[in-house]
Amino acid sequence: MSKLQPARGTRDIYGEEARNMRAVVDAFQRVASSYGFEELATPIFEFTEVYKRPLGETSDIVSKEMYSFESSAREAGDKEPEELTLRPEFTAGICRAFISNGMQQNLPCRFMSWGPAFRRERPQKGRYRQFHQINAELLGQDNPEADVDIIAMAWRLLNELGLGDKIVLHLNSLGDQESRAAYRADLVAYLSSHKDRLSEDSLRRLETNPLRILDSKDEGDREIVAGAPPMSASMNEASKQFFDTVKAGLDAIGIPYVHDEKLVRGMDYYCHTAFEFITSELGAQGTVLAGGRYDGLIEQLGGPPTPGVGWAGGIERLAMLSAAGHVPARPVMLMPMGEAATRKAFELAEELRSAGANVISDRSGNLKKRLNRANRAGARFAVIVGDNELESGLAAVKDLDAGTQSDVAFPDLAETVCNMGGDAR
RNA sequence: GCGGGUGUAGCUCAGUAGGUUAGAGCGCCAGCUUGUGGUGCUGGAUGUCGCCGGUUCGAAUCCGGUCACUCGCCCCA
Repeated sequence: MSKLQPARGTRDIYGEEARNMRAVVDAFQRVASSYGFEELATPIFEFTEVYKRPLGETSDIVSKEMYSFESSAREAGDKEPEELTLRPEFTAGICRAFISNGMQQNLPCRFMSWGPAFRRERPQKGRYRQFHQINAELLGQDNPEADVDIIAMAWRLLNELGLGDKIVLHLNSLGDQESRAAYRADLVAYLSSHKDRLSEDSLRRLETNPLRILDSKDEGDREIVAGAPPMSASMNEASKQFFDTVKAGLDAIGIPYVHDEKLVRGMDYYCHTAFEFITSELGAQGTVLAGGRYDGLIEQLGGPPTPGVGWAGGIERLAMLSAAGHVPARPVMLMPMGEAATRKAFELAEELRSAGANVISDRSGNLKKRLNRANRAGARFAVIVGDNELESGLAAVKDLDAGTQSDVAFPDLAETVCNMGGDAR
């Protein structure tokens, strides 16, 4: 085994996995377009501040998972080195782009993005240090109907990927800032009174992210949590109404969900609606797509107060579940024998491609080898052009499935092959 | 970051109580077939047994460390 390995938590993506991931992105672009979303591609790294502020200094992501570095000032010709970070998620960068480009002139904005993100976590199946996400954000809509839209879009995508019966939508409301703060205080008060029985992890979370304790896996924690005040109890009227409207909208479309009072979001900037599409087929990495509302984020980044809802989906996880990749159309293998034929073959190959066929030119080895390679490449036809064919003006077209062979005049080649199913699977 | 499992050929995996040249299937290469493939037959190549160190006359095998993957926790998509 070679000593050359990719860095921990990274890997090379090719073959079936690459096709499956491509299928996820393709479906996403199609579905998101049908909801009026347009592409926004932000840089893969940003000033560290862009992530540090919204995610919160104490969050796990900022405190230990970000790939941050200082640019070399001298080499780049900058006066000062820059503090930069590989994006650990999409939302913050998109909000930054929204502010940078003065997009508040043009609300609402619907953005779709996709690509790699980086977090220095311990790798597991479906959890990598360089992973890939699809991401959708709807900015400038503070109404609950927008939440319904964005969840409906996710639901449509998941169904298009054939995952409708493999995933369950978990839904919750964190309430507005006031409700969320009130609940947090209630919860901390309750949990603090049981401090002696909380797990070590949860004692830490009590300081950093108390809401997280609600979905602790620890048995002892669960017993305590079972007696905790429910989130809905500290919710004000407006927040309740907001959530009711979201649920009514989902009901109207017929999207099934479970109200999961223990569902919270890791990032500080979430409010109101929080949701996760969860599968039981990926072990601890069961969350396949998740998101929620983040009304305070853009303002926090220094932009005009602008509400937002969005979600991110894990491309690897979705690809593992759906395995919907399509294999490309079977190619035509073009086999020129000899120098003169090789020159002629350039022309023929381009004609075939213009007619819509996938063409691979195989110029080396004897015919036997080439036919062998054609089989392995999954080719439907072999087109053999040698001195005999040049002289007669007829190419030898071999149907590799049927084992039959016929002669076709050069000018008719493209049409004939396509009619015979040259691009059929 | 914490705990468990795994690591032998390109792939999937055997490997007897530590003992000579480490195996199988698939795949790969060649020949049977000098311009005709898939099937068949015949032959062939391939590994620093993840890496480093230790014990031993002798280590794929035992011990320690390390790296990677994997399962759970943490975290999250």
